[in-house]
Amino acid sequence: MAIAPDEAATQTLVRDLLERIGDKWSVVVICQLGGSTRRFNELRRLCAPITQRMLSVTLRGLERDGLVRRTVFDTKPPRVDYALTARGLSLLAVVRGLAGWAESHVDEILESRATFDGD
Amino acid sequence: MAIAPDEAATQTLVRDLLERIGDKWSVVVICQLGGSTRRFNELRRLCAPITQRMLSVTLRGLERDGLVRRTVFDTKPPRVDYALTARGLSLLAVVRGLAGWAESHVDEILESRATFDGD
DNA sequence: CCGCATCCTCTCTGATACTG
DNA sequence: CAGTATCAGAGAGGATGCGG
Repeated sequence: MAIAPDEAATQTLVRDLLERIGDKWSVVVICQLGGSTRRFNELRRLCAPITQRMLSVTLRGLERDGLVRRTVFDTKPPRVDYALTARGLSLLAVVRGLAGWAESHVDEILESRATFDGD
Repeated sequence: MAIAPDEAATQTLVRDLLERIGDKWSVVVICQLGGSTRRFNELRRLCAPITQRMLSVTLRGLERDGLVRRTVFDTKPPRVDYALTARGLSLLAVVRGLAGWAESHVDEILESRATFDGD
């Protein structure tokens, strides 16, 4: 019978999470942030070819959800550091888990795609 | 082995996976398919309020990647069954893993969102 | 150096209507 | 029952220029 006691809740939770990290850049930023602290343009280079705008938007979203911490230094020229919070780090672990599955199955999936001809 | 042997590859793999399951309905369909075989309209009710079109599109995508198997019975009225493949089932396990993280952190994230006012 | 504002395009999604 | 075709709206994402 039921392996999953509450399928509906599972779906909703996962969909919420995917709306968080399912966008184009969140995962890339999280991975590049890793355990290190990075400055804005440094991160931008690491996440190339991300645009300035999308890095800004993505970081703000992650910060909003408490996954990234933003530290402003009131110097000249200005300096802003970004780092994963503890919560962000735990998400990074989840992302690495996803990578494991993807790595194991990417070849088969590409194979399926190539073979598929619409039935 | 290293915690992060190849960050760049990790990002790409995860992004590819998210482009597969990051759409609005794939996860819902996969969850509802679970271990069971379902017919089209049955699945449609379970995935409500999905539209006919989106269920069709989503299933076709999943089938294309070998995650769902489509079985046509040449009867009248027509009957088509859908079920997860072994690959699809392994993905379902991954999705349940995501749900675990989401469940643990959804409250804190909502809290962060409510508190966040642009720093 | 850091980042916002504007505009614009392109994809995803949903509504609706039609077919075997 | 199980789809496909067409159209239209919404929103993500990219280009560019300005400001602190």
